[in-house]
Amino acid sequence: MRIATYNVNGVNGRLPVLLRWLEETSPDIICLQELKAPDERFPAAAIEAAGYEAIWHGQKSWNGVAILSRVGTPVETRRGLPDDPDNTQSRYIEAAVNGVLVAGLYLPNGNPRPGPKFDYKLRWFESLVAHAAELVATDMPVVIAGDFNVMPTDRDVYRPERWLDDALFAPEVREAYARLLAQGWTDALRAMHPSETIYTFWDYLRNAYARNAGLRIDHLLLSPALAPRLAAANVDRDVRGWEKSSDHAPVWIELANKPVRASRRKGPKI
DNA sequence: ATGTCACCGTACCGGTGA
Repeated sequence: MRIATYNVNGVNGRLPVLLRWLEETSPDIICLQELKAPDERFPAAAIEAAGYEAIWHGQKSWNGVAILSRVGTPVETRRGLPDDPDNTQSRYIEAAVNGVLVAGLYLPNGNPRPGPKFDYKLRWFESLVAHAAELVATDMPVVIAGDFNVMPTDRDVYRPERWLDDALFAPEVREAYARLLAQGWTDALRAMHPSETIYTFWDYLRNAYARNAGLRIDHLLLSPALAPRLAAANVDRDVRGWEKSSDHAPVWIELANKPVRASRRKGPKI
């Protein structure tokens, strides 16, 4: 089973690209972020015609998250985090799909730092850490997927020294991500490619994609019950080069039906 | 600051967020 995450940067403006990618790669479950559309403008008919059932949590202009599935109806378990610091921003949706609990999120960007947006990012992250602790305690197979707006380590940034003061790479934010992983989550991309340079985002500015001036900010985290089934993980990098592309590329994991990997040892691996 | 892109309002561009 293939589970993907894709920050589409506008689900209606991106619809041709999204449908082409679905057609070419047929992921089973997809978490979408940055719909930038209210609920009534989610392109449900086109997505259904592509073979997917969907649930979505939209918002006018900004944010917005969705879960798509072609392997059974997503049964929604929650929208918004418990203790969400601002429930007008649509950033979290969660559903049981085909035996896996799937959480899709769009973590606040947080720039400029310092400032109220950065404070909101840290508060939102703490709500996520608290909820993730409850999820991991259930021993369920869980994947938390989405745009975390965090580069976890130096290896995940093309020029780390230039990003130290940015809200996507600030020490407090990386520390929150590390605390999340320390609960027992596996960063699937990094687990499958321990020392590779992997990016999931390239800015529209300054020819970033052609220069491979990228960031790894889209992540799929696997609960201990799910991590042994991780068989493959990668980025559909070429999609970023398509006409009218998002500034993010889709990221995906492949889960086997039975364990294929040793269980993860104690301690964060990022 | 630069640069690019998508959204909205009331709109044929400027403001905002990323």
